[in-house]
Amino acid sequence: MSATMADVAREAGVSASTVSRTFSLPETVRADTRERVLAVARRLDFSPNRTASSLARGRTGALGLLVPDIANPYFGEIVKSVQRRARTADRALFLTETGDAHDEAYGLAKAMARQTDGLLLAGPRMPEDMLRSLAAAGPVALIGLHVPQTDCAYAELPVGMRQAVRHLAALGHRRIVYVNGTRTARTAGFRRLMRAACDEFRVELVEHLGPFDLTYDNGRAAADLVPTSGATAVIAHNDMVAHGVAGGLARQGRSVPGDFSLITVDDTYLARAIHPALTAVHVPIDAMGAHGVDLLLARIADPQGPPRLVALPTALTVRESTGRAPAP
Amino acid sequence: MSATMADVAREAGVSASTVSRTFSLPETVRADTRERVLAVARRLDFSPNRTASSLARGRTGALGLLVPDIANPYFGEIVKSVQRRARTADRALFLTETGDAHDEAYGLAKAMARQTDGLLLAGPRMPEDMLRSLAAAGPVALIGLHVPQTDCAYAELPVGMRQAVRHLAALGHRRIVYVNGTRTARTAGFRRLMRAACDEFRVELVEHLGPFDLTYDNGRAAADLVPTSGATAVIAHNDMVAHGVAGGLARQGRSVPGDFSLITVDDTYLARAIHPALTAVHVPIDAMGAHGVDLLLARIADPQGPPRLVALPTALTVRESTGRAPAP
DNA sequence: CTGAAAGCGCTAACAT
DNA sequence: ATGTTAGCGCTTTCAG
Repeated sequence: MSATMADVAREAGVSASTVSRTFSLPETVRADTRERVLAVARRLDFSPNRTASSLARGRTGALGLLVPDIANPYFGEIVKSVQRRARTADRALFLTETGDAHDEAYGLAKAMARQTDGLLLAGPRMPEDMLRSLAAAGPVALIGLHVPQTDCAYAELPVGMRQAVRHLAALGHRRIVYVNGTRTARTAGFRRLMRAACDEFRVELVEHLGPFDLTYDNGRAAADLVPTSGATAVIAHNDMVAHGVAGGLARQGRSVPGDFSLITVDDTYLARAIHPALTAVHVPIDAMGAHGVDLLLARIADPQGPPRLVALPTALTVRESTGRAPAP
Repeated sequence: MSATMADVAREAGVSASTVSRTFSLPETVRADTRERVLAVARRLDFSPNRTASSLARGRTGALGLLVPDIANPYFGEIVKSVQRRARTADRALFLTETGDAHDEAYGLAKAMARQTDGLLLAGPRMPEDMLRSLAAAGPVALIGLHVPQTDCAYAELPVGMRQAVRHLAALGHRRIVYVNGTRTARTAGFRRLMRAACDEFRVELVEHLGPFDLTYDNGRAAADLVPTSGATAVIAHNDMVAHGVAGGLARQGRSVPGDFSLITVDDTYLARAIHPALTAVHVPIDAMGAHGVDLLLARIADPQGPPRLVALPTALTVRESTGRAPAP
């Protein structure tokens, strides 16, 4: 089929080792022989067989990325940034969608670990012990999730959330609803955080809306509960839900931000792509993906090193969906 | 490190060949020895090394998927369906984002071809001769694009588009705008098609809006040109653009469908996730992805077989964004 | 049904 | 700076 190093070696009058070296350690071969080899390689349309190389080296050069749901814009943007970073590091990327089932996700991760040098888990909906077990078995980095003793790149929400509540308080809102998610590790800390922020700014927090799956439809459903809650502002756990809340309120003939203010968390393109554009707690998804890759590469290079956490800052981005609270 | 077939063979008192067979050709080994081997394998936590297997077999078991833009919901849904189908076929999936540069995309495809058994190109923005050259070099299937003499799974737009125009005509619209895209192979045929449909239903077609890049922002920009066009309805080339058009019209204080009717093409979740929900020419993205994988697998199995086209039907889905034309 | 032997194409000491 | 020599772990004739 395709030419091998042996072919090139013969044609160029050198040994296979030299051919190998001109591709992997170019500096170690004299310039003129290198040129000769490359010329022959070009003529024969040769390029090294990655599989053979992987076998001999004992590593594949590929990374694996697992996400719960590819079509979700949040994960879509993560996949995008991971893919980019992986490429600049000259690593190929395996992608797998895990869905929500823990055991299945675990199995998929295990399987993928066998054909990659390391695993990136984005927002895994998996118990911590499974995550730890995976991390113990091979290089693993987490994206968008904070698990102690594990390499992870995540968004530090407190600052952004506090800004969000302060923003609403400053606009005169005294009672706000938080539409929360379910099954995400973020939820617990996130709720505690919201309480603290609301206490600080003397805002009442209505929290019974949820937990929901983080879907558009659930956001719409949540919107139906908002008017009777006595609240004048809503904070939604992510953009899909916020989108749904906005849609639901619009359907009821409510105006945003006239009747209700709305703040979203994540800030994918969706937050800008609706009318009114959503005020958002911006999560640096891009940076999370890139740092995740870097953490993983570092872990691969040094399996024994201490675990590293990269906490990325969040901040409020004010757009059109927040305004003064309506007069009581 | 991890156990090898030789280890298992020794422990089980058989040869490495037998271990190999119990994993790849289980029927060819007697039930009791198979059980014995599997028991040892389980005990040693052994599973076959994919890389070694790939090298020996001469194929990797992996497929490669190239998309221009992962974060675009259209491609996100394609990635999702391809990934699913690949998994049921027990194939791992490499993912690469190509961006818009032809040459780079070509290079990435070439590189990926070396580490996979075949390539899936989704909506490639690449000249036909490059595509053909890739297809000549190894198994390739196209998704969402019709290129003669090549395996491809694509949506047959005529039926859906004709229904869209007829729908608008029936609602009394006499002049419609088509916001078209650029750099997609779909564009040329699509425009011809629109003309034909409009002629058939005696509707005037205003086509000077574009070509645009298919982004939300360009949709918003396009919306600014709509009111002066004299048209009462808009058909947008994809959901992102339609989304932008809707946002732009809303910002101008125009009502949809009160002042303008709007139809989108593709029908990703975005089409349902805005208010009003968009009437759409539904493109069966899921089926396209699945068929793409099937075509590729067939091609891999039989490199010499005749090229196959899979044309999936489209149809109009009426939602809330279309209504009677306003009185003149 | 099972085993022995010869690779798959490349890499990495070790020698020269 | 280059060549020699063993593999990496699995698959696959070919014998038995």
